[in-house]
Amino acid sequence: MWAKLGLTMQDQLLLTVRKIPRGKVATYGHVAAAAGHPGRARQVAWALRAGAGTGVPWHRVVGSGGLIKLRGESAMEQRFRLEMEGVRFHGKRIDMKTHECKFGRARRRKARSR
DNA sequence: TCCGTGACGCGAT
DNA sequence: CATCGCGCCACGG
Repeated sequence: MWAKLGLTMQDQLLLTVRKIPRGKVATYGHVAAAAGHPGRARQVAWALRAGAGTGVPWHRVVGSGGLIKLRGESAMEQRFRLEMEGVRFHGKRIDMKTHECKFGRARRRKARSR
């Protein structure tokens, strides 16, 4: 259906990321699943890079377990931004128990056409 | 078209 | 907790 709307998977993923409310975070895997692409966590990361600078709340996407998967300064910026929104860290990981964003039931894709 | 490269995830070691 | 291997996939060379 998204595809029918002329949206690429990248747009679908980015759109899902935009839904993450302030003070909440979602994992790459969950974003992919919520967008209807279970198992495409990698593409989420790719989409995020591609959509950088387009106003996407990229900092709200973290790795499973609430771990920041960026490196170097980007990682610090992400952590800083999250803390700014009130996200609490337990050492190196985020308290997913209270900050993980729950998406509505992901719509299923009929098939991974190719 | 084949191949290496990742902001990934998960189970096994 | 740190690594490795494997599955997954869009992209660029």
